[in-house]
Amino acid sequence: MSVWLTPGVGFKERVIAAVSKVPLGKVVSYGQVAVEVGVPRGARAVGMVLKHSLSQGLPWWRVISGRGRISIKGNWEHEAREQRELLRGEGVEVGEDFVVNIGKYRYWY
DNA sequence: GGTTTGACCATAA
DNA sequence: CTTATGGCCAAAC
Repeated sequence: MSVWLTPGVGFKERVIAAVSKVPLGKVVSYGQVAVEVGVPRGARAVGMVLKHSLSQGLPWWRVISGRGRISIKGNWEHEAREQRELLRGEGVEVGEDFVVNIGKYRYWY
């Protein structure tokens, strides 16, 4: 259900709007958000928007990788732990290895 | 305004 | 199962 046309225009806002739609206790993948905003292969760009929009009241922690995993590489190990705790706080089961049963918690637009 | 970067993804080995 | 590689897109430098 996307009215999103005009690729490249307002991409950030479309991403923010899409992520804001994810209900509590549910998760989506970066790729899903990319499709939802009309850029099927822009998963990476989606992640960039989220990082830049941390303090925007956006439920960024409900966005994980397509395989239900929280990427833990480089410097964001701390962020990953925080994300795990936030999800658990919403009732989403997250393993110690940062793996989520995305098939069970995925939100479909 | 060209180059680098990055909360990704699919595929191959 | 894991790691490696290439592609992808928009934002940041």
